[in-house]
Amino acid sequence: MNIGTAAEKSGLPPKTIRYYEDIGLLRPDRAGNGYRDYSTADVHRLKFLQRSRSLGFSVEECRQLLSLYGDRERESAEVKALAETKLAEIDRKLAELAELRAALSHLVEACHGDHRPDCPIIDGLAGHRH
Amino acid sequence: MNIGTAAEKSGLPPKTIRYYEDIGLLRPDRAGNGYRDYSTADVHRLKFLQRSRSLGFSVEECRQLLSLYGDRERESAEVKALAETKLAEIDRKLAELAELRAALSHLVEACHGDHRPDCPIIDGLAGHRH
DNA sequence: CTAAACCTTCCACCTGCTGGAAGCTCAAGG
DNA sequence: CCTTGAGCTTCCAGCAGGTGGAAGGTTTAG
Repeated sequence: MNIGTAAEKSGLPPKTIRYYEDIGLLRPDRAGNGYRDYSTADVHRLKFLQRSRSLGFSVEECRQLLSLYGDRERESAEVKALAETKLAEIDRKLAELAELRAALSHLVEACHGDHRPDCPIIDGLAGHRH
Repeated sequence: MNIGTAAEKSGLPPKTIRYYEDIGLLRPDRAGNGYRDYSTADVHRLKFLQRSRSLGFSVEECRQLLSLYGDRERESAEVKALAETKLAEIDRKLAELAELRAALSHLVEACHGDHRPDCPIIDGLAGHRH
């Protein structure tokens, strides 16, 4: 499929997809006319990249995560250790996101109407326990 | 307090803190000697920035989120709508992060040992329902 | 056959930091 | 009091991760 279709399916703009190819995150085929030709596996990689980037993982971290699949040569233990490290990071992010949500939700409930006095809910956003 | 202390407490490097000041995200006092002087409220803002940036919110989004507090002039309804929009984004991120976690966890459990054949677990990472 | 909508490469620009130089300030030890 | 080192200041350059636009080839629909 062409880059436009891959963009739609992955949620990434074509520009970004070409950029990811430049920095070696994927290597789509080329059609006879010179157009890039994306497989469904390519689209999976792209969609994965879209998600993990939007969740705050760096490109290098994404490269590592992708390598969990592509690289058959790697030691299994090494792969597993990497995956577990990333799992811990994900758990930390989940907890932080949940706190952020709670604080914001509290704001929505408590600070309705016109009375928004000095209630320093920013403390909550900054991650304090109440 | 000085920038170094604020850096420790917020988890952001001094460089980044100065940068955030440059782009108008905070406005710490200055001590007599010209040093920046951070209040605990400043540190809360910084810590909030650290968290929300690391979770994939853009600087402009963070600016909006911070404005939920600082701007007393704003219409309460507008504030609430903004907060609710951000809540929905957070919920989406939470769901995506949970899926990412499940997929990676599955990888750790299932693809141990030496047999990592063509199992396209990448489908899971790419966000497919199983 | 022409126009719109694709695609290609290349280059410049933007965001969000980050490192380093040059210089001032402050706290501790001799 | 003086030095020494850590910490602060500003400024400027560079890197990461895209993003916009020009110039031109291709494909599809009328």
